[in-house]
Amino acid sequence: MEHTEQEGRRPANDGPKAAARNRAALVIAAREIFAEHGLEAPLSAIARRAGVGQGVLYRHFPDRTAAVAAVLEENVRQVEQAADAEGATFADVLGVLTWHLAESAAFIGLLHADRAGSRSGIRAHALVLSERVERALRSHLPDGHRLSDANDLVLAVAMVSAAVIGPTREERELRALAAWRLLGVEVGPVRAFGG
Amino acid sequence: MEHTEQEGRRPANDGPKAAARNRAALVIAAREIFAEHGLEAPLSAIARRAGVGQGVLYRHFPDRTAAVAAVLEENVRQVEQAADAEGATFADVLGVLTWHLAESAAFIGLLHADRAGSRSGIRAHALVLSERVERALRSHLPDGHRLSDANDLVLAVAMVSAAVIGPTREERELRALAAWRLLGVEVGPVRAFGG
Amino acid sequence: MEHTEQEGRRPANDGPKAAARNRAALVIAAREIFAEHGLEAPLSAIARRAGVGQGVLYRHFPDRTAAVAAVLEENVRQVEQAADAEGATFADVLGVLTWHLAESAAFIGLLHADRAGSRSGIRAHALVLSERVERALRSHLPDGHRLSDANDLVLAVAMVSAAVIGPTREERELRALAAWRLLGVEVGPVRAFGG
Amino acid sequence: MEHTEQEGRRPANDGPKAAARNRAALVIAAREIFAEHGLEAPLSAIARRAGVGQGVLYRHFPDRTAAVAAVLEENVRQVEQAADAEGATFADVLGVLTWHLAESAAFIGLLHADRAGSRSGIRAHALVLSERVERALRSHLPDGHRLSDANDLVLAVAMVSAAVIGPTREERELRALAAWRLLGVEVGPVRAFGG
DNA sequence: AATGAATGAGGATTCATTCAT
DNA sequence: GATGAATGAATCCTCATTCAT
Repeated sequence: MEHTEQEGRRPANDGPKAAARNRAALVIAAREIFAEHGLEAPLSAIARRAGVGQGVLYRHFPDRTAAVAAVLEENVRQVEQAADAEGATFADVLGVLTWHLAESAAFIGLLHADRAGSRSGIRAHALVLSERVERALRSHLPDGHRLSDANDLVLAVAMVSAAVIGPTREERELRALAAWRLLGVEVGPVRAFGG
Repeated sequence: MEHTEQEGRRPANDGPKAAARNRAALVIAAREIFAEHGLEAPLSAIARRAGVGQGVLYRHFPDRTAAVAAVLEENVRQVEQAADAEGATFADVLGVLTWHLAESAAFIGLLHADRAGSRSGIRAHALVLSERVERALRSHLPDGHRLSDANDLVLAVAMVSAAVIGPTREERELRALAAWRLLGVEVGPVRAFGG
Repeated sequence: MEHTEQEGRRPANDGPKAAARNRAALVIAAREIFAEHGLEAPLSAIARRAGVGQGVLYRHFPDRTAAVAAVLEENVRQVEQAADAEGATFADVLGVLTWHLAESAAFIGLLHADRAGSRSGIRAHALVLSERVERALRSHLPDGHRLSDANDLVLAVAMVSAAVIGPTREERELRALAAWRLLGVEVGPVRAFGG
Repeated sequence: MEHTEQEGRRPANDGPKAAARNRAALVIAAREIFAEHGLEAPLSAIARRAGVGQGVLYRHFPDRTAAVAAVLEENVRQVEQAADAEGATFADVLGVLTWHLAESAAFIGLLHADRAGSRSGIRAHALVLSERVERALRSHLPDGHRLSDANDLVLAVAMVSAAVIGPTREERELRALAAWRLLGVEVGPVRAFGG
């Protein structure tokens, strides 16, 4: 079935040069859309927000899983950067982590998504990422906490993520701190990475 | 003699008395379907599982929100019943709560509901319900508990809910218990109220 | 994702009564569409021609295979009816068969469809059907032919099918007769079933 | 020294001489793709298999019809070459023809092309090609043959093509031979011209 | 009051085709 | 002349919702 010829003018095509730019725009758009509407949001909305055609979305991310994974990967990378930064404190790392958690509440749902085994690719990927987050945090963890084993720390991060809700940034931060305190981790004021 | 069989062929028309039975069947079916496939599961699946036509579903629950709310309401009611039971302890109530967390994706979703727009009806409802859960728990809170503050209690429930992930009910239950332990809480036997 | 409410009026819904009528209309439409545009024609075109919504098409035929199979089944049934009719001759049966072959050239393609194994459900089904055609024909086959074994007859039908092309009914009939003659089968004038 | 390697990384730009090589690679790729996946296969697959960009495909073949026609043309040319070869017999020519039938869905499709609209360009072309095939065969037709009449010969080729089904080339070849035998024709060794 | 078929909008995905580099 | 990314129309398919019976 050939496509019928279209009448409309064809919008600009910036050529292959746009590829990298498009991918970045897609990741940003995906983060926003997923955060705003959940992980089941229409993929077409991502393409639209990124200002690209549907095809580009599929070129870069063959399925929803790939798009989600790309956003997660980017988030984790930023946490790791925060941890690797000169003189980073636990609060610094936590700040970046908290920002991502607060900004992308949808990703919490990620961990509840695949009951039936579908999407388990995401699940597996999430495990790897959560270990990277754990590593980034542990190196800065203050003394006197109870999170002696790796599972506990990962679990704690998941638990804290649930606390990070609220209409304002301040409230979300306060809740994050309260949550850590409940877990026996005392942490100073949270600063956004680079902020 | 009332026939209780629900699996039978076509109930045809059992008269007005069927209405209540249908509603109950729908709530049960909804809980199962939501637990198995998440809150986005097709509504038609609920009607099918309940053994009724689509129309009946719509008669009782005009939209998805109503169905979700009915399941949550039922869950909360059971927590309250556990709290009101003769000689109930904090651990007992927590056990019922934990059972629901582990059993029902809908119940977990309650604590992570969408912010904006569509589901905000659910969100508002969830707040009310979460207060009822908090009240049920608080009435049994032992002294000298780390969760002595009501806010902390709600926070703790939210945090545990985030830990409740995993493909099987058993795994989810184990994680819930581990989460409570991290918070310094020992939970009683985990089971549905009256189960 | 709930659907947004539609403004337009909803066309008539004739209720369940329409089910049988719709199915028949779909089979007829499918035969026509497949004949005109090949087996890869858009399924939506079938629904449109049948005057039903897309959903109805999918209710009756969950995938393309099912729609194709239904048309084939119907075709074969008509051949069998012709064979079972009182006093039917080889030419009678052949007439019906030829009509179907001529009308649905697309079905010839059926036999070449599944190189890669996809659609092999259709292939398997087609084998069963071709045996039924073989049975219907064999019982009326005139003496003196060379098609002694079942494979040969099925093969012969496939071969004759390729001959049944041409702009007019007459030409298609003549070609069918010529094809049979090349295979050593002498057959009298072809009459349409019931014609 | 001409490099024949086609599998190499990126040919970059070998200058104008690449055009002819590309065209040849495209025809070969098209034959394979059409044979493997049918005439509806994505054109991009052809470009990929040929190791060229999509643009090159469009430079040489502005649309699908052109690509199909090129493959057919090449096939027919080989039949003609077989016919023109020194000492060629009817069986030899038929062998080459049969090879093409068994190898290429496109070649078979030639004889069953769509009636209306879209593909009618191909249909017309196919008629011309089928006359060329007929001419190539007729020049070698042995005496006393049942297929002494030219129309019968064309008809026979069409009939055999309909028999050429099956998932593997071997099976298709066997069926082709069986079909010729039913028509009273013994075919020589089946092979590509020069193969 | 219940049933379940029908409707049709919306979201996923694929490819033909163009065009910047 | 070649490359391959981008575009977006068209198709597939899935449900939410209505409504004749």
